[in-house]
Amino acid sequence: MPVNIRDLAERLNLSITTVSRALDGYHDVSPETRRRVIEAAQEMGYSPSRAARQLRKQQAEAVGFILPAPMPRVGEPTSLEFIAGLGDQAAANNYDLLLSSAPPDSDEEKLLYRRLVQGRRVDGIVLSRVRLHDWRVDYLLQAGFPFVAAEHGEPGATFPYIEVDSKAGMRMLVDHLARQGHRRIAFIGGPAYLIIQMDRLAGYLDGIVAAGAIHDERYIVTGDLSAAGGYRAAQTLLDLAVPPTAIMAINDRTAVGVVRAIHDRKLVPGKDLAVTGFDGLGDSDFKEPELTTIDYPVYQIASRLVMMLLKLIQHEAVDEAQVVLQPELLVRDSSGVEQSHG
Amino acid sequence: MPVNIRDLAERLNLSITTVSRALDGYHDVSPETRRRVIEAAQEMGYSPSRAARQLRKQQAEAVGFILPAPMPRVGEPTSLEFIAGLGDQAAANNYDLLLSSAPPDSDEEKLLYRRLVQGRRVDGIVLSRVRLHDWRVDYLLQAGFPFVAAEHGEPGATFPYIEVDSKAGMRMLVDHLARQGHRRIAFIGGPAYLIIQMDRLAGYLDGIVAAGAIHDERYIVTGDLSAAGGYRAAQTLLDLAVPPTAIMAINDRTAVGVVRAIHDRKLVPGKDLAVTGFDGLGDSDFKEPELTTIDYPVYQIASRLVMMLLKLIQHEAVDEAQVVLQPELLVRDSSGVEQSHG
DNA sequence: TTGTAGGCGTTATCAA
DNA sequence: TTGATAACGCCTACAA
Repeated sequence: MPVNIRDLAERLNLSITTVSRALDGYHDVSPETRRRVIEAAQEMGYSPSRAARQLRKQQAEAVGFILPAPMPRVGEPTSLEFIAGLGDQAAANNYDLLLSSAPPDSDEEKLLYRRLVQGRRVDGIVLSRVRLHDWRVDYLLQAGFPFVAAEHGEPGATFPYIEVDSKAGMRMLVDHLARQGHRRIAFIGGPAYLIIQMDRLAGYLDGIVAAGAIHDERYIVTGDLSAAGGYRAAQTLLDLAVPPTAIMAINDRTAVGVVRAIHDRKLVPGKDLAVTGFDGLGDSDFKEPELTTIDYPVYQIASRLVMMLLKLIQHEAVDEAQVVLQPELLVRDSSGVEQSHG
Repeated sequence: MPVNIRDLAERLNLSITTVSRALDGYHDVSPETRRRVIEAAQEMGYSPSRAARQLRKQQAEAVGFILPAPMPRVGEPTSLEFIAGLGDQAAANNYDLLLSSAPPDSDEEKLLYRRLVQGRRVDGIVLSRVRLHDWRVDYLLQAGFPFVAAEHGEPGATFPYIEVDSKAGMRMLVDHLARQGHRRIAFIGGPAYLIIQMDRLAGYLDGIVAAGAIHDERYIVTGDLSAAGGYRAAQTLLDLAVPPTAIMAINDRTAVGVVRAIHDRKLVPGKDLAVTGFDGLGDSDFKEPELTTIDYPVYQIASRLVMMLLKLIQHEAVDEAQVVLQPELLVRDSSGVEQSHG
């Protein structure tokens, strides 16, 4: 039913070949012909069939991203900004973005990745929430399939990525809290299998040592990157015989839960207890109180990741394949420093 | 490079036809042959080429969704839950989800939709944030292209959708506030071109009249569905000579901004001033204080929308094409009613 | 129950 | 500068 290249060619009394080349901007077609072709294409609403083009070119002209979503309705730890960044950059290059979601390490996840790769539905994949012993990394590397990630992998696994230095960021936050006089600083992390957990915990520990603050295993608890997880973890900390005076969360979502828990105890976050976040791929929005955190340019990173991926796909040289951005500390109300609002 | 159906057929000493039918579950193939084929397919990691299949079947086996994102980094008013719902349901049916983002009514948006439709990249489209005089609706209807929406259209435009009754929801909220003794109840809406703005404003006005509360044009202001917009709009309201005692927001994000504004005036939301939200396609997460709002089963709606769309695509009968869910009121701290936290 | 053959709409090679 | 032709990988009517 939709108009195809033959309809167009017949109407113009030209060969299919010529029409195809005129539209793809080849040089060996007369300006006049090109003009006519383009005009007619517009008029008839012609747009090449994706499938036919893909089949012929052996290229999907699409990239894939699978949301690592622990549960359908539970805090997916990826932000819309990230997705928008991927989508926009893909679209800008006339690529599609294919999206699914699956719980980390589930059979479903394996199925989805295999479908993308083996069905050649996409030419490349974007990974986020990289894990220790990440089967996705192994699989893609072994298959020689192009991919980029939002974090580095475990030592040994080398692949292209763009990230903000988690370890350094955490150290900056600890340092900031220590300067406020805090010595009992707790950390609420995420699942142990996450690279960001490894890094941020390491940064926390480094910071504690450097600041000469108290190192106590009881001050290190586990959440799940969600606000609900942060809420529960904060309860545990507040129930300690000697509770911390500052709570650092692995990400902003967790911190939101912490703030809630503090409120529920009739305490004031930022006054009775300092709270910090870390704005990984979680969303950044108005928080109450405003959260002291590390800035994370999610949209830009997503956008750059796609650019990188496209270069990889097109076998162009990628000048910088491992990008580590320096963290930027955002000091706000939640760490007890008075701020004025704009 | 990837294994195709011919490789598989050769290895098995079977014809391509037989292999194809064995995998597609046709009945006219012997159980033994089927077993061998499936086994070999698994072993060789065969998965049919998407493009070839699409071309042959004249079906993209994909659905599209374009995020209506006012700005890259500014409060995209659609939640991940919605996207996850679309993606999961699509994947469950072996369909892909194609995703992009574009500002409402922009040239970019037009380009993206046209690409999807004319390039036959998808078989159907999911619309959200339906607008008055929505060119997308006109375009898709006129093109006879299958689509479903997350809200009804303007009177006259009939197409399949699933929504929570906005008008009724707002009336419930107003009623709730009136019962708390509020008479000066304000409303912060969104862009006038949105159907949800029309509906929720109408529900607000109905509720005000029904409750005999004060109807004052100054109590009706405009935001942009984002927390930042809510913050600004709330400032305007709080600056009034006679400010309202309750502020209703068109969505939860806006309400978050309102809460912040109230805090910044050293007032306590839920005590000095009641606040309500409305959880449309915005995200639901821990808010502080917990927001009195209308529940919106975003994930389920997204999921059902895809099911509906697939039926449409496959020309199956859709039993209910216009689904209006009854709103559920969630009363929490922000409207001044004491709650106990679990 | 299995195989042969044609064609989906492009792009690319080669010849005119 | 333009045109005829083949091929991408799959599905399916039809034949065996």
